[in-house]
Amino acid sequence: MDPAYDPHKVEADWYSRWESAGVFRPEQNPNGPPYCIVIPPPNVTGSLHMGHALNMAIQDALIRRKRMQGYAALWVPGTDHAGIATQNVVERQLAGEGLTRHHLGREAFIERVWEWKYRHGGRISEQMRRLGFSCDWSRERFTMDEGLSRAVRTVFVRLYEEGVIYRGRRVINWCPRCHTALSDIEVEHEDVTGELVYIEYPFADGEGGVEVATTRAETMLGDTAVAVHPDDERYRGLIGRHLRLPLVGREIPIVGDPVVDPSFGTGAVKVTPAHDPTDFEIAERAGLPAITVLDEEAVVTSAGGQFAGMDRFDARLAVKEALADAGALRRVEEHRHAVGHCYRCGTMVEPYLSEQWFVKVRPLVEPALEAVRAGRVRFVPPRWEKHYFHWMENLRDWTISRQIWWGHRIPAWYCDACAAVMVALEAPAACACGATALRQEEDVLDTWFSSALWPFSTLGWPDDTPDMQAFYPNAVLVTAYDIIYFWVARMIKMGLHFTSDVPFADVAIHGLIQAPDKRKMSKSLGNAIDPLDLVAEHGADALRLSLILAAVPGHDTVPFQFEQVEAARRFGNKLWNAVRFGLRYTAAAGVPSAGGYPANPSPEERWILARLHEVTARFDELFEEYRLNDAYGLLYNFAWAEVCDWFLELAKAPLRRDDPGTVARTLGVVLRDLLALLHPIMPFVTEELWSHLVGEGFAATASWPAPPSYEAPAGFAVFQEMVGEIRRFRAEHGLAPRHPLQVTVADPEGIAAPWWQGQLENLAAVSPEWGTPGAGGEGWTRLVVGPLQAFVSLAGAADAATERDRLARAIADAEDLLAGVEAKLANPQFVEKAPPAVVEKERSRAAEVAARLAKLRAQLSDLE
RNA sequence: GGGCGCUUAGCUCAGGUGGCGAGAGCGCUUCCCUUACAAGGAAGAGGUCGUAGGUUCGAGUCCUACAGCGCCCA
Repeated sequence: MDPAYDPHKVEADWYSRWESAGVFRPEQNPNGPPYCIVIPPPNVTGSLHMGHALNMAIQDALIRRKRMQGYAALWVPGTDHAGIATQNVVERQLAGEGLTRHHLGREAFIERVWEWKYRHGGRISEQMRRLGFSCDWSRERFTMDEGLSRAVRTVFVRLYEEGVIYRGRRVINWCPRCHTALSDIEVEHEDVTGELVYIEYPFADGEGGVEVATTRAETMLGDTAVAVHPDDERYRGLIGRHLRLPLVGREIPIVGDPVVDPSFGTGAVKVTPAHDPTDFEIAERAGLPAITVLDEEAVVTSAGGQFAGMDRFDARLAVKEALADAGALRRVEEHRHAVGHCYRCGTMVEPYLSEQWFVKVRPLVEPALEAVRAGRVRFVPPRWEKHYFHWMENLRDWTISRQIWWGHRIPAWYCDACAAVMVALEAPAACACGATALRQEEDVLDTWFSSALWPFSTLGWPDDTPDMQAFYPNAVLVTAYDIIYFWVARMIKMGLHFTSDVPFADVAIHGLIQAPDKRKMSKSLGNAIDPLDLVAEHGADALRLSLILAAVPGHDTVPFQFEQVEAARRFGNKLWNAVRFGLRYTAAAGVPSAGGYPANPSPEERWILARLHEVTARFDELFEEYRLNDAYGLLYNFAWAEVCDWFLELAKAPLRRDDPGTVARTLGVVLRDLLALLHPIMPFVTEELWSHLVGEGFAATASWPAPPSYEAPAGFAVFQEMVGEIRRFRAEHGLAPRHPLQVTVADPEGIAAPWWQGQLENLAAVSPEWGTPGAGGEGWTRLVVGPLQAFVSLAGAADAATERDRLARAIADAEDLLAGVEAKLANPQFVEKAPPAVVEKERSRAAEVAARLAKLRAQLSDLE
């Protein structure tokens, strides 16, 4: 083995070996209970970012551990077709050739997108392999696959037949750049400083008028009314009168409607039914017409008169100017408000009246709420349930049609002869009226419509496949909180509706990666870090471990620091060298792949074996609660601070002896179990080390460690403290670490055991005599370790003045501590009300500190 | 406007159900190239736990208010 850990060498070929051995397939454990995770499908246009790396590192840890525990563990990988994003990518490519999709026509364009998908769509899968994620690639899925498309059509047809899907003319969110409708959650709101424009609308019949306020002046061209609150004293008398719309000249009524907020602006609002969802509703109630004044490019239509042909922003300026000229512009105020932008391209969204397909959410919501309330779906951490409830309870119908080409084309056909609409799995041959000239709906479905089915469509639904039977419901969905609405909620709704079961039992929520500059990491902010760069520098294992350690469940952000990845790589090096050391002794001992714990371990071995048992048990508890950061933090510290810093050093003395006993075996099983426990998060290096240490099978398929319990030797902590005291004594006197010291240890309570002698020589470089040194304190000082005292000869070691300073500091520390503890014990309330165990602890601590203090004081006076 | 999260060592952060003599990584100081590892070891310095109240025998931990930062929704 190389003397240093090189992640590149280690990570070079394990993946293909695992894959070709079929390790990632659930068939690996054919008789194990099923455990399934489906990946939240990444966007096919995307490449792996830090968020994916974290999200998938969690999933891989869960899957690998379950696999080692004997489950038929299945992690289904795949991507979604990302309708708008992918179409945008290919359209940009076409634009480079001076073409638009319309030059190609629908069929050729879709051909082109598929071509793009075959050429570039596999990138993220390759990156996932590089990171070591153990998905079953034989079950990889894509939302546009034939099977998944059939699932989409099946769901659409059934919901249509149930009246849950309907077609309607509504004001929806429109992206003028992507030329498509968007659902409410695809609009990102951003606070901007805009302006509130006050306009005077004169009465059609006489003096005066009504002042209205708007942030979008250009929409006044499409006003068909002014609305006021029916109880508003200022305007109540005006309802029913008419106003003359400036610039346009149209006569419009004043109507009363309770949605109007009397405290906003002037309390009178202009009503533009074609360009505002609330206004559209007012118009429906009042029977007002809707006039479209902005087209799908957000350009003023001919209905806008003199402004026709102007872009919406130019029109805004021009309208204001014209209003000012006409004397109708009263004033302009600065105004902060939230403006919606397209989540795919950032363009300002325009409310737009159009014919769209919708999912009526009400019928789906109640069962989905109930499933969470009843605990059939459990959020971890639970506080996210509140978000889920809040969102679900305030849902508006979901706009599912998109005016793009790449996606699942809506399975609806129109008959030109009789205007019938047919919704079916396959194209109907003819209309009921006999006509055969049928047109399929041009629109496609929201990509998220297909990802809502992902937990079961990937397993073969609507067919009752063996995978459906075995792996549905899934065990858990792992996702960042920002996607609860996009995925989790819709998956639960669709899962319950179509499979009569929840799609997964747990929803494990993690945070979003925060860049070192403390902002959200994103490409557009320019602070994104490519995880593959980090892998190139420090290895996938280091990246994975560092992300897991940084991700605290329940926190919104996962703070990323380069130093963490470096530290994780150094941890890999530590493990590497621990195993390298162990191999010098354990190879002959032959560590089995499981079991093999020694029956008669030495005291030092019993200590580490006891710790191994405790740590493993605690690790499993934490892991089961999805507290992976705490679980792996525990292992990290155990491996470094206990196994390496203490046990490896303790092992050296016996290993040098002629009869080392079972220490090599203990070292072997401890290292082996450590490798197994760490494998789910550091698969490569642990697999490599396993091959050296165990030499048979894979760590990836090893059985999960269940080390037996041992009783640690009494007084081990006192021994450690003794070692520490002696080392500290040398450091404080400026002596070299192995500077010879003459030591006599008094052990009135008989805590020390025979094994101490050799280990004190080994770790503290002293060979103490046992007993009390000659009468008087002349030439000696002492270290107080619990009830033990180590008398150290000052001759040739330290000068009395330095030692007096050292003792004075130790005395001062002990005095402070004792004062605090005694103050507590002097309080009768404390003694009476605190749990007896706590009081007892304080009492023994007081006794211990007082005893130490007495000895230290005696020592100081001896020296004076 | 409503909701959520955060504020702990120089930096980045841990600290489930209150008992802490407050931890980690990085950085810093001193000593050590001791045949696993200098990507290391040993020893150490460094904190009135955002502010003000409250509950409690006891608050970093629970409650209230406030301040600052961030996010979500309207």
